[in-house]
Amino acid sequence: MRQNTKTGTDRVTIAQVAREAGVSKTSVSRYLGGEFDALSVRLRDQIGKTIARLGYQPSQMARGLKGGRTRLIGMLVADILNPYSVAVLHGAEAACQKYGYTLMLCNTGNDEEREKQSLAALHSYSVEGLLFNTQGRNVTPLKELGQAAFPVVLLDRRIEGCDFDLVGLDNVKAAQLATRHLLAQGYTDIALVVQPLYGVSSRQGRQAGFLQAMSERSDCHGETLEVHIDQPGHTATVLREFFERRSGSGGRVAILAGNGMVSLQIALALQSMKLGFPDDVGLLCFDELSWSPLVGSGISTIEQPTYEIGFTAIERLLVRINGERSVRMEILLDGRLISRGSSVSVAGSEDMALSSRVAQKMRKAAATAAAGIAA
Amino acid sequence: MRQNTKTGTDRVTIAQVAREAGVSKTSVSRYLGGEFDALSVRLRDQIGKTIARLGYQPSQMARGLKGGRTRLIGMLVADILNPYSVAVLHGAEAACQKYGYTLMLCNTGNDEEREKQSLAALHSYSVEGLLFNTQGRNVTPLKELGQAAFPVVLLDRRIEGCDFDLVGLDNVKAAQLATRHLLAQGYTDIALVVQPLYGVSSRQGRQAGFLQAMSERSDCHGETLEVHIDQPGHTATVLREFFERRSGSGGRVAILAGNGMVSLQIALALQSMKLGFPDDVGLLCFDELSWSPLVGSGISTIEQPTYEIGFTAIERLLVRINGERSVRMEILLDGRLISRGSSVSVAGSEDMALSSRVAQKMRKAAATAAAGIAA
DNA sequence: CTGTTAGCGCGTTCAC
DNA sequence: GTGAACGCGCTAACAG
Repeated sequence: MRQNTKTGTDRVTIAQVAREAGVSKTSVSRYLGGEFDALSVRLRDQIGKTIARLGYQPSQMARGLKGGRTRLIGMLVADILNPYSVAVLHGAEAACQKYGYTLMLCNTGNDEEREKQSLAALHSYSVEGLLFNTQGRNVTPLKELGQAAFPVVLLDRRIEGCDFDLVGLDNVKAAQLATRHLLAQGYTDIALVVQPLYGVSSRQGRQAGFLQAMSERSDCHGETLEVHIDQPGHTATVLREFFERRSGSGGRVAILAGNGMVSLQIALALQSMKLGFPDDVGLLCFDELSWSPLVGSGISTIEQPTYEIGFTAIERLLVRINGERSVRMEILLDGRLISRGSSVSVAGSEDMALSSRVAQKMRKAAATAAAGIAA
Repeated sequence: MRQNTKTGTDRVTIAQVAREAGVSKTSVSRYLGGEFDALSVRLRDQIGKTIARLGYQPSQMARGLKGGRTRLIGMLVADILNPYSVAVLHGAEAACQKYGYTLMLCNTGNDEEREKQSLAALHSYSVEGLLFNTQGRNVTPLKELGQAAFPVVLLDRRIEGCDFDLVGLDNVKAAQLATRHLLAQGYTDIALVVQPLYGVSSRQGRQAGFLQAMSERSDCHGETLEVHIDQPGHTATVLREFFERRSGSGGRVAILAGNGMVSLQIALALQSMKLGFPDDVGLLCFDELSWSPLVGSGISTIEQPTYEIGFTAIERLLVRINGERSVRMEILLDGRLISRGSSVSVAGSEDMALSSRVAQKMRKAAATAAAGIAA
């Protein structure tokens, strides 16, 4: 009994099938390739039976060695803990399964070095194409791929200097939709809270849409706030400063969260400041999350068609893999506004201008907290 | 210029390196294998330089073809949308990266057919081992793997009739911890809410721990509630019935959610019934989620060491891959109680027995909703 | 229609 | 130390 060195698993080979069926390897290979018109009915039948009996499965590795068709797709994810990434992954995996491809997954954790290593690893397995969602900095190895016309589809973020296809959200439009919703609800002082803009096109796109929508209303104030979500308390500090700054405006304050990760930090920060929405501050977040309906009276969101983004990205990648050489293409999908309690305007229940009331309440919460620490 | 058929990518081969360096393939191969003592210093240097210059990377496919060491690990996930799965995946991916393996990911979506197909796909790539987290029903193909002594590590759920290693939570102990916490907080009528128990060992383990802890207190009442979370409104219905049933007990009602998916449904159901925690009902959930601190006064949870579970599972798998043949092993990690507002006993602020107040409030909410629909 | 032959890129003897 | 030669499982080009 032949055995695989380590595992003890018998791997049935094409040669065994051929021998048992009394035919040549070529015929079996043809059978597998679906070239039935080049096989007599008798042979076809014989081969089919033998394959079934032996439980033979062709080795994709050997297959790929020759033709280069490994039916493997590599996916590089910036942060597997980001719900957006997972949701896109879900769609991508489904598409792979549909088209008979398998996904090799690498999480880079926003680390350049690991990104490089992962790229190398995927390359060493001869993946036919790459789905890429990662930090857009220092991407020399990627550019080489671009010059080699290697099939790559970018997710969510453009990369400067690379003409890869892209699938993602129409960020400008979505941000406009979001901003106009807040304005329509009577909010006048709006902060777009995002992670660092530098190098990340999707964030920049959202800012562009935000600024554009704000510019249509000269009576309102909008500003962009950058937060570092891995730095505990930073979001709260930034928000606090914003509220203080706007405390004299006499307007209604609202926050537009740039993505799901930021939403969480904002929700936590507001909670720690004892600020509620929409009573104290309006809130609208990019990315629909499972818990969006749960917090307070529900958080309004801009939902991204994440599953579709992943699915479409794979389909686009397959088109490239199959040799299409047309110019760079961007597929931008629309976001959908889900309106919940956090962004409805509170019908003037209070006379005091909201902005000042918020600042006051916030200071009180801070004082309480300080007292608590002192005690 | 040699080109890969489709992509135009030049794949540097070991032969090219040998030619350019003016040595034989064997020498290059030895260099890669680290057999430096069998190489003259001059050759070694020459080869190293050539490899760097050409950017050569050995093909794992060709490598695996011969020795069977593909450095590939397959992971089958029951539901990629389940945060637990993703968290475990995170740890597993990290371990793979650490040990120079790459993960092939398949999502089965709790579907038997897709599970079989995925298994076949992974097999066709000669993965060296399998990480398995999926429904425990109809697993004939898996059992075959077991008989072939193919390296497999189970995540979270045991599978009857298979003696694979398992890494997961110590469910019995964790459920005891959870239940005792609720009892200690003064809750007397506790419902463990889980997805269907049949065939899923982890759920059964949690129930066992729950029942055991409840049995220590004859004055308290515990029951297990099965819910179908993909069936909208089912959770709410089941909870409603439970509350009605206990309305006469005069005790304090609490819910123990069996996992993160159930937690979400419960939170939504309670919200729809206008019931708050801990005022109306105590709540403790398996699985720490990003939003656990956010809802109401915070949801108490039993946190699983998910990252560690994934990481450990890969390590255990590698041990198996490297030939260890010892008997089946279970690695059970401990859960951690994170106590928040949802499970603290409300110091007798109300005289009316909680259980009846809950039922009353719930009926009122239902009536309001009905009126709303009628209008 | 069918079998023979020659690689794909690499690891591994086995002689030199 | 070093290199030629073979085989892994499969596909493709070339005969018959």
